[in-house]
Amino acid sequence: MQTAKILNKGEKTRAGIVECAGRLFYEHGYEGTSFSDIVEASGLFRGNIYHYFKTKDEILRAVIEAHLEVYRGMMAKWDAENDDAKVRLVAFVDMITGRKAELVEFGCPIGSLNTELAKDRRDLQQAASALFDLFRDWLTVCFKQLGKGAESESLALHLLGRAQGVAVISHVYRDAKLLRHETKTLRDWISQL
Amino acid sequence: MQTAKILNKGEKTRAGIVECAGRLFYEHGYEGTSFSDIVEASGLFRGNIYHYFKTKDEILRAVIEAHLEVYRGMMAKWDAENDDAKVRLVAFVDMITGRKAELVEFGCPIGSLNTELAKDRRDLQQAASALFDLFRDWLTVCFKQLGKGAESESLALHLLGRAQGVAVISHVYRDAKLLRHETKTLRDWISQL
DNA sequence: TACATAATTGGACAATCATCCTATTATTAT
DNA sequence: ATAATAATAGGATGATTGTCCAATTATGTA
Repeated sequence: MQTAKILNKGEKTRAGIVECAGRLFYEHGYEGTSFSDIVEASGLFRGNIYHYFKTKDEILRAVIEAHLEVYRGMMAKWDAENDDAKVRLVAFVDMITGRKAELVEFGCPIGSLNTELAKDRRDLQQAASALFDLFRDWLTVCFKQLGKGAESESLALHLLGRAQGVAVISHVYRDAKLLRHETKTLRDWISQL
Repeated sequence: MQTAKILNKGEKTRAGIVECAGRLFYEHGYEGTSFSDIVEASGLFRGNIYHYFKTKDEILRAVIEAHLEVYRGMMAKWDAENDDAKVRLVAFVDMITGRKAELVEFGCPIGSLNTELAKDRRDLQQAASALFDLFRDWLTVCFKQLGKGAESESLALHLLGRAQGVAVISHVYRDAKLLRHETKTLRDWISQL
């Protein structure tokens, strides 16, 4: 339940920058987004943005933080709505299906970001990998509840990998049908655990 | 069997540029590699490189062509060495295990390239997706020989996706053990087809 | 050997990049 | 209302980007 925080002017501007930059980073990549792109898209002035963030890197870190917050909210919701771990795992897969259109067009926001940063910006990738950690840990808890014990983390990483594979292939071929078919395979795998 | 082509001076220089750029593109990404980087690494002069390639994009296209040639050679070898389609599928997985070190450090050369280009350079990504096509078609033939009929292409894309997932996760966590474990899962999946 | 073409040299180019700077204007707390 | 601080405005800066070009040297063929 998103508690609508009261933001003063500055906080609103800051949040606007993060949202705007987040969308650009997702759609064009981090290096593919110039500072001028953020200036244009936000409708603000360069100096104003630099008042909130010392560097472009710092904007990305804020974007990652914001994403973490969003996903934490989703997991809390899934946990609150379902006791059964299998149903929760399916909720995870349903998230993929639910965001099918953007996944096909822009790829997985977590995977593509990490893949880009891993090449040349390992410092930033370390921050971005926290997004993977979040899902890995949550999935691990699910598998633990299914009695998978010591191999729970392995299974979590397996499922995470499968999801990444689905995203990469569907994105490369820009094929929503492929994504739907592969997520069905994933649901079958969960049901027969 | 690599027929050692006789190359004149110019052809050697050209091949050197392609090899050099290919390594840089793989290790640092396409946009992450500047023209000056290629100049430095190749030991040539800017103008000399531009004598062989009109643009940096053209270098990438040549790199993709070279990779296609390498993979075509691998597949021909696999086909020549094994009649059994299952064994050939395992050979595909063994390639992943065999290149484990670089996959963990730099990711999948095909997947990471496509993922990067898909963001902002769709024209180049179209060329790069030919690398995926090559594997998809070869895998499809394998599944056909296993009697999978109409779902052969689906299975090929499934295996390709699984491989991509393994590569992404192992790369993000820079974990060779993870890659080994996941490729074992893949081999199990093949054996019970 | 002579000539045409290929290869190499090395600098110049405008455009774009992230970042920084000093003013000016709003907001907020006293 | 006033002083202190936050937010906004908008240009300047130096470094790096991909590309281009004219001059020079090497190569291969007739």
